[in-house]
Amino acid sequence: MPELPEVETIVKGLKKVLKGKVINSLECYYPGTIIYDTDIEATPFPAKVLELCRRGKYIIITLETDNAIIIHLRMTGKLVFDVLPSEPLQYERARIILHNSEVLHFIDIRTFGKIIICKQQNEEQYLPILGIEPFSKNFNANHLKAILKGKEASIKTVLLNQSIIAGLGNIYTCEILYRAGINPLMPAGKLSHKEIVEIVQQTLAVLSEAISLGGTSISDYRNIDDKTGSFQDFLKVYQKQFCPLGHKIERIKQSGRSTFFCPICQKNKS
DNA sequence: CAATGATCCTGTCCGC
DNA sequence: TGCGGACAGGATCATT
Repeated sequence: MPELPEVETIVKGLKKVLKGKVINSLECYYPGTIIYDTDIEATPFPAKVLELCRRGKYIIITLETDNAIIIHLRMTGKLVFDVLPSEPLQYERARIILHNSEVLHFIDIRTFGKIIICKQQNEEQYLPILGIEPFSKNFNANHLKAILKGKEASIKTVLLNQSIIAGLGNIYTCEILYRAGINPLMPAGKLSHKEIVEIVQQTLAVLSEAISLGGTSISDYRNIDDKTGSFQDFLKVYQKQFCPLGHKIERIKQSGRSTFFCPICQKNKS
């Protein structure tokens, strides 16, 4: 479900309610949702929250105790901040309980999401290799050109690959390629300099707009106040019948995922 | 190596 | 109304 703008929105919200607060306990209601690092002490709580950040689609919560909590929401996970009810809610897989009966519900219909608690020094082993952050200063045309060089996979597949660029998912890759006017089937290594410049610019534009609108809520995504984002109102191709110019949108499969694109506006062919 | 497919789950939607 | 199949913001692992 959530891609970079949604995770970024969630982290912003979490900072307001978690930073400096004390976590009293974690509760797990679905086996496997919470993963404990083998180096974690028997009673890691209470522990004060030092800092929160996003890396790709991962949420990382740094605790004062040299431990960290890593959260990945996968497809349907959401975090909802509330005051403590006693019974688990529907689809609530885990819960982070704070000091003054405040609670963060981890709600996840499809149960793919995970909460990991580990030693900060072990963080790396719980995170996959993640590529460049779109908002880092290295994310520019020359650098991207070097990354894409020689790649025969389609540009859509490459943009989705978290080990190459961290944070893009199916919605935003479709939207970026539409705005850049690039056919998603185009081999990544064959793009011109101008096309790569366009991808960089449109990636930053789309992600920034989406963040400023609180993300995209197609079905499950909500921020920590359980409110929807509004970027779905500005999608141009994802799950659309027609592009803004009235052309028929085509839907194909790439790496097992649906790609939506306009064959007229995104003309450069493989 | 890179590229595909199955898999982890539950819910929704569409066609028959 | 009911049922089967396809599909869903993701990522991993096995296979080819």
